[in-house]
Amino acid sequence: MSQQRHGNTPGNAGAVPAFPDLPEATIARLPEYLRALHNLAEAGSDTISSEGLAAAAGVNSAKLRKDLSHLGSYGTRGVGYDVTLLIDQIEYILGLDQRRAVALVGVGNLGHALAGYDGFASRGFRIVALFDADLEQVGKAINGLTVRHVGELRRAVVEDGITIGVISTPPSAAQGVADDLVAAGVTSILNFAPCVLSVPAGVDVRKVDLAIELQILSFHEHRKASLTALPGGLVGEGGNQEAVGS
Amino acid sequence: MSQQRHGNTPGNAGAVPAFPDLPEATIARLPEYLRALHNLAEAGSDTISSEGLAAAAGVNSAKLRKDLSHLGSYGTRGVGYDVTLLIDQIEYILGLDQRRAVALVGVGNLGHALAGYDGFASRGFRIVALFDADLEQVGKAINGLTVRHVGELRRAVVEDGITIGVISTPPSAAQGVADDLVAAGVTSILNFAPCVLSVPAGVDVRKVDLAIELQILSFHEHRKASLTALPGGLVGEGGNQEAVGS
DNA sequence: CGCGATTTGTGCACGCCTTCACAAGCGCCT
DNA sequence: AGGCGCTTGTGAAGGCGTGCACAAATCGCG
Ligand SMILES: NC(=O)c1ccc[n+]([C@@H]2O[C@H](COP(=O)([O-])OP(=O)(O)OC[C@H]3O[C@@H](n4cnc5c(N)ncnc54)[C@H](O)[C@@H]3O)[C@@H](O)[C@H]2O)c1
Ligand SMILES: NC(=O)c1ccc[n+]([C@@H]2O[C@H](COP(=O)([O-])OP(=O)(O)OC[C@H]3O[C@@H](n4cnc5c(N)ncnc54)[C@H](O)[C@@H]3O)[C@@H](O)[C@H]2O)c1
Repeated sequence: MSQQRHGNTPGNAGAVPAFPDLPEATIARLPEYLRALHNLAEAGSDTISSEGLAAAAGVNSAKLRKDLSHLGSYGTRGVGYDVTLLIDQIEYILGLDQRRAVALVGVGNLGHALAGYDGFASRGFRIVALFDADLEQVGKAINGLTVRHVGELRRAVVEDGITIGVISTPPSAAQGVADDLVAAGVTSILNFAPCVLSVPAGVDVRKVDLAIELQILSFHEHRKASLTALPGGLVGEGGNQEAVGS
Repeated sequence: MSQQRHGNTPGNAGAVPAFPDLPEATIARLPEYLRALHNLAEAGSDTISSEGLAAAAGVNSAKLRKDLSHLGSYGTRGVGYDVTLLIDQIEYILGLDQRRAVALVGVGNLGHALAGYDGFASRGFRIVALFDADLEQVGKAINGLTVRHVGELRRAVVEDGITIGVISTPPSAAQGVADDLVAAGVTSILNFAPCVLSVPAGVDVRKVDLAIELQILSFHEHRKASLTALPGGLVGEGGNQEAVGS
């Protein structure tokens, strides 16, 4: 790397350092590294080699080193990476030190599960508001939060500094909700409804479609079945272990 | 393509036709095309152009044509693709005409939502068995299915011809459940627990980690925030609309 | 202080994926 | 029947991502 920028810990607030533009594939893996690092820290490890961390995150070690090298030089040759330092670095890059406020729209079957999930809090997020269009749901309390009517969305987004919206409404309502979220100022959306959302430039959308995941698995089942029917029998060509993202 | 294999509709059972080995990226998009096609069929369209289908699926039209060309020549120049024919083709390739049996392990917060979701049925899957280790949950009925004890997993997998397993247990239990599923004969696993699973070759694993999705969005929020702080203001560089998978 | 063991950071080559651009093919209209 | 407009299917180019292999750097030890 060209510039040596060592003692630059995240605690060093103030001027934003030249923001590195990481490859999208790298970004998608950083959260995985982060999770593995937290496990290691909890297990008492102070340092970890790229080989060890790669194994814990389920990736190739060369890939991991290249990914980490993009954020700067935070490893020590002959030793490995300082676990806590790396955690801080990755959390800083991902913007998790800000504990982003999230709004969830559509408190049905799935939304209920998401709202009641405490795993988000430990990974940098606070679900601060729940919304639904069904007056039957409005007023109910889930995990300490009261479900509000979608009409209040705009005000809540501004007041609570919400930047991320999660959509777990039926697909027919998703585009409308997305429009409302964007109009209110949300610039990132996680969509669980199986449909394509159209949003203005500058707004990021990620989609999670569970049926698609199953369908991809189904394809591989189909492929495997047609292979075993052919000569050669079951060869076993390496279990895929792919993240869902990227 | 070299061989002209036209009237070969999926209904044509029997000998398995030379199985095309599609690029992984294409496979991940086929489900999206399929969903869009079903919407079009419901809306009464008989044919659809690559441009139209691409818009409905949220992808580039050239990419869509190349993807579809991998399954054979099912379009008509000057006209477009026959919607029903294409649906049948994609469903056949994905192996959805078999309505695969799925087992769900871990009927907690999230598992409950998944078990109660009727959207899987319409997309080629049947959740045929629910399992939990908690005796408190065992015996309860969800959506017509009774929760069974994980000890019965092996027998159920064999009896019901289950090939896909969904894990929605806490991460600490996930590897054990995966081992049980594999031992029982399951060859595809969809994992919701935030952890890396180790499985033998020949078994496919896909992971869905919602916190990772949020963290990726958080990164982009962080990036956008640091950009607006710089000269140039908010430029708006195209909303990302990326599938989660692949 | 020097040496060997260890591990990072990266140059490089390869393959996959995306996108453009266009020829070939098809149907419709005259 | 012929021409015209539309759409598919694909060749080619460029970009991105991956993984090998190794030089550079650091630590521990004698
Ligand atoms: N439940 C699952 O396991 C599951 C799995 C995969 C995908 N999904 C998808 O997630 C979404 C939610 O699924 P679900 O099972 O929770 O459905 P659901 O019907 O149980 O819940 C939908 C909720 O959204 C609310 N809603 C409807 N229109 C709204 C609007 N305009 N504004 C705000 N709220 C509105 C409804 O009142 C309801 O409470 C669906 O798109 C579904 O396809 C769910
Ligand atoms: N709830 C969410 O919205 C959400 C979101 C993201 C990720 N997740 C992940 O999904 C998984 C499930 O989350 P949850 O909120 O439903 O948790 P939960 O604790 O509500 O449910 C877990 C269930 O698994 C069962 N279980 C535990 N060990 C088992 C075993 N060995 N065999 C079979 N069943 C066993 C438990 O009895 C319980 O019913 C977790 O790994 C969680 O991190 C959940």
